[in-house]
Amino acid sequence: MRRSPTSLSRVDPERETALAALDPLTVTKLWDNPCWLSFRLNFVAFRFNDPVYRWIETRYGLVRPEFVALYAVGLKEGVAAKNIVASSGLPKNTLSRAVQKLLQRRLLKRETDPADLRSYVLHLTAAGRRIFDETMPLMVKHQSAMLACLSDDEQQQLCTLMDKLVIASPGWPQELWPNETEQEGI
Amino acid sequence: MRRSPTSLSRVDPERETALAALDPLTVTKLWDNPCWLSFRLNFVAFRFNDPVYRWIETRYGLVRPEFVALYAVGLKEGVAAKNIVASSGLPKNTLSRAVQKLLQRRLLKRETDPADLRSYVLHLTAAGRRIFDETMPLMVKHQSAMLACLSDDEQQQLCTLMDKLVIASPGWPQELWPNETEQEGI
DNA sequence: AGCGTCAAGTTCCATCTGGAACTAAATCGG
DNA sequence: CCGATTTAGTTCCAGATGGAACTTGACGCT
Repeated sequence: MRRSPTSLSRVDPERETALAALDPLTVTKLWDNPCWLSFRLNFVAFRFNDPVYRWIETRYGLVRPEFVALYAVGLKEGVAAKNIVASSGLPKNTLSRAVQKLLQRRLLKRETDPADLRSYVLHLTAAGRRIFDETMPLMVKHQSAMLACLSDDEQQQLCTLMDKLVIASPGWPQELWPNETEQEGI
Repeated sequence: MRRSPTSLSRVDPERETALAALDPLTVTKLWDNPCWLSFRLNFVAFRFNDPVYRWIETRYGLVRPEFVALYAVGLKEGVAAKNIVASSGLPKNTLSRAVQKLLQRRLLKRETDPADLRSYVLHLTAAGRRIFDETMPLMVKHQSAMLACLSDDEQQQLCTLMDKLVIASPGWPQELWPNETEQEGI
């Protein structure tokens, strides 16, 4: 089995602690897995997402797609459901329901987009904004806690590397199998 | 709104292409979002996961938790369901069902663990191993395609940084809110 | 040993999810 | 302009999901 570029052979007290705290299979997935990248990304992302979604659920009774929608509108007022769909990967009917729920709960308001009568422009209500404003600092704090193991320089490096990946992402294959009808330029 | 450490102000042809290919809300989430880390992690991870799970589903009729289980056993023969639960974050009943399905389809076999009669030791059958062996190279190839935008040196950097995060992860808070104080409902 | 607690895996069932079909509006092509 | 196609959002419903309770075995404590 191929290993990831950082093997676990180095002896290091902090490593030992981490290895003891993690399930043996998790250790394998992290350090003895040819697909180390995706697992590490998913692992770290999960450690961020999971507390956030549990907080949102218990504190406000919002489920995941509802918070995705609320957060999206909080970041960028005036977006439409289609934007949230495109940026989240959630199916559009799930987002449709989430928006309905948020409208019912008066956390979101919407009006038809004069430029496209099929579409709606979404805005936070004061109550919705309050949730956003209350949650954001907690999320930022959590992010900082996660990044605290890296120096400022390393944090900058990580940001730059993730940036490069994201910039390159439109060129990545959409499918795993070499389909004959693979699309060329956009 | 605070921005991520890499802003999008730089003019760069490749950046322009990427920004044109991405939904405006996605651009906001990536570059004008205090929680840039989690969104970028999720974004890149999704671009890896999505093609993999669609391939697995259409090629073998395995749904996500089923493939998670198959992949886990493929990486480390002899694991138990509890390990897959701990390493995946999926609920244990979902994993239980996934294992049942894989047993029915003779992709997995299991025997009671002599050291703990409540537990089962899982192994791939030849058919299960065949799926694993067929899929792994495609996943590695996909990973390589995604990493191709980084130099060898940068890939090593990314690996090291993700490694540090993972090692530090046992020390991260499990909850977003630090205390038991019940706060007022919305 | 006996009892209470915990852990691995299963089952139950209310809820959530997401593919597909649908409505209405926009856009395209002549 | 008019039909054909695409797109934003909704609805339908079969099937997936996950919290909670349950079964059985392990473990700790006296």
